[in-house]
Amino acid sequence: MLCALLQEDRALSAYELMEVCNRESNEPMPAMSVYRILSFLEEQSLVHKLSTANKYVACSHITCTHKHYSRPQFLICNDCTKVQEVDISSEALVAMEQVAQTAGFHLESRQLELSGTCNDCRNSQ
Amino acid sequence: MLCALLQEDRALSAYELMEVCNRESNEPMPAMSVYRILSFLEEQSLVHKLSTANKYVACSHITCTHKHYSRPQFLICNDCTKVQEVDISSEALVAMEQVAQTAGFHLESRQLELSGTCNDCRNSQ
DNA sequence: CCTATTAGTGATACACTGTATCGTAACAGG
DNA sequence: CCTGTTACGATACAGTGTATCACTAATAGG
Repeated sequence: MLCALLQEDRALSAYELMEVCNRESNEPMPAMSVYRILSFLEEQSLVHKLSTANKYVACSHITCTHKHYSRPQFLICNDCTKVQEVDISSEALVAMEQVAQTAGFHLESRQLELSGTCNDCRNSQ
Repeated sequence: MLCALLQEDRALSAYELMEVCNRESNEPMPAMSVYRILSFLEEQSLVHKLSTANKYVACSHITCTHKHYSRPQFLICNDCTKVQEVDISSEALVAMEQVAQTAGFHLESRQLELSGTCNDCRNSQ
C-alpha cells in the first residue's frame, strides 16, 4: 500500500508520506505506523533511507530481480529533490575499501548519497 | 575558542558542543550561537558537518596547509563514533563523476561519509 | 561628544524528525 | 472461554535546526 505511494521519483519524508496517505484515504495514518512500515520496508530492501536528507525512496529495483550486491548509491538533485539510484563502478568501491583498510576501518555500509543538480534543473536555470 | 573544543577525534552534535562550552565556562552558551558559529566555521572549512549523523568535526587539516581540492571524505565508526578524514583516490572520484554524468547529473558535493567499524572497536569485540 | 544606524547576540518559540511508552484491540492456543 | 502475545493508535517527549524579535554593542557621521 505504501509501496504504491512510493512511486515518485523523489524522496519523501515520513511526514510527507503520512500526508499523502491521509489525502488518499479517510483513515488517518498515524506517524508511528509510517515509521513502523518504513522500517519494515527498509529491512526488505524495498525502500532506502537517505540519511543526508532524512527522506525515503522506493528501491528502483523492486520490479526487477536486481540484487544489491554492494550497496545502493544515489544521486540527489538539490533543486527538484529528484533521486536516482545508480551503480558506481566496482573499481571505485574497491578504491574506497582500500582507503578504509589503510585507515584501519572496516566498512559496513557502502551506501553513497551524492548531491548535485539534474540536467532538467540545470537547463531551466 | 570552539576550535579548541573541537580537538576531539569524534564528531559532536551542536547540543553536545553547547554542553562542553557550558562545562568549561560559566558564561552560558546559547544554542543559537553554537549554530551561528558552526555555520561560520563551516564556511571557512574549519569544520565539516556530517549530514548522516547531524554532527560536526573539526577539519583535520586546520594546522597544515592542505586544501580540499575535491571534497572531504570521512570514515565514521559506528561503535565509538570516532571520525577519520581521508582522501579517496582521484580515480574513484572520477568514476563517480562519470556515473553522475551518464545519469544526467552534475555533482556539487563530493563529500562522502562511510560508516563502519574502526580496528580498535573491532578487536575489542 | 552625541546621536543614529547597523550588526551581532540572546531568548523564545516553533517546526520537523524520530522514539519511548502505554493502553487496547485482535488473535492464537490451551 | 480465558489467557498470553502481538500489532496498533495515541500521547508524550527528545533531538536538531530555524525564525523571529528585542536588546545591546559598535560604528559612522554630524
